[in-house]
Amino acid sequence: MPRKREGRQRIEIVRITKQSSSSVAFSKRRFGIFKKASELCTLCGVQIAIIVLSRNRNKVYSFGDPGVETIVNRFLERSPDLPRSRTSQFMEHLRNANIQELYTQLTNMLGQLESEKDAGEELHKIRKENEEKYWWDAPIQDLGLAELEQLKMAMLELKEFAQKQAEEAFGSA
Amino acid sequence: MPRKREGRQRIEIVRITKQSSSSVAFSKRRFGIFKKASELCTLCGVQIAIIVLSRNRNKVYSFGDPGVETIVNRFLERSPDLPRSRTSQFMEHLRNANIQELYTQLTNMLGQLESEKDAGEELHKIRKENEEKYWWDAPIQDLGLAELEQLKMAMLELKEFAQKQAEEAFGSA
DNA sequence: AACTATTAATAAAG
DNA sequence: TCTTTATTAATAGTT
Repeated sequence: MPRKREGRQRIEIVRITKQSSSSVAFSKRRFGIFKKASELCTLCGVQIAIIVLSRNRNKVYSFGDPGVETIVNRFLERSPDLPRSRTSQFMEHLRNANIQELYTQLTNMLGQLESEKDAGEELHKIRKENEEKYWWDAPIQDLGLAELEQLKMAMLELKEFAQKQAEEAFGSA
Repeated sequence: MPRKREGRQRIEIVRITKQSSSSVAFSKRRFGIFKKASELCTLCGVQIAIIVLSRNRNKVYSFGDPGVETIVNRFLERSPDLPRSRTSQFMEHLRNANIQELYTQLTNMLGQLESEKDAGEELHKIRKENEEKYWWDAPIQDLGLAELEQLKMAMLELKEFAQKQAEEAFGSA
């Protein structure tokens, strides 16, 4: 009795080199995962976001119930079930503090950033004596060089963030 | 010959009301999806991020190859094949600009934020005349009230971001 | 958590 | 890319 046609074969989980086979497997399995995800949402009342970047990172496929951005935003806020992290302590600090005071303080920090950088690495030693404080409460003099560098990078992030927020608020500026 | 035990049964895709059954199904299927995702990453060389929020939104389960945040960030930057968005123009501007100049400028903007807020909504009208410029290049006087508000919010984000970056760089500060 | 009968997913071919 | 098999893989119900 001749086997009619080949059916499913076992495959090893290694990169599929042949381009056409890889594309076919990608389509089928992507669909399969999205389907499983939607079933899980319905069965258990949970929320799922899935983001898939194609091999060349030039295509994005996504699934989200109720929507990718909603879930992603919650994710980025950190898991609330973790023991209160230093980050959430910090956020609480922000919420409680007088905002005016906070950014007057920050503006001062920023103003001093460049000159402090020249002082060099030795600033690091000072930090040891201030471990009781959170570093964001410490005066700029107590910050290490790397933290100052991070602050500088953060400046760049800031403008990006502000621009994105403004676009959302206004449509296109 | 008596059937030994019940095997798998067909189920309808509707909410599982019984709490214990729902939890079991959630565990099994969550694992199944993550496994499928990791297989797809290997087989096709793609990148996948999955975020699952429990029914009460109090737990977060995630899968990410190479890492959830990496992929999420790329997702939030919008698909790069779109016609160059204002955001990416802005990022390019940042890369090309003299950093010192940029944040001197930004520091000035921040210093003027409070007083400008008092000027009120009429600032919005001015923006129309400056549509040639990107708003981040416009002097602070040309920004609308809502943009100033966004900038203020961004100040808060800045400190969070800087703190997170510093934690990553130093372990725990 | 482990077992197994059964359904569901899918590799290969048309 | 869509459909059809033949088979492997996932999992519902039970212990």
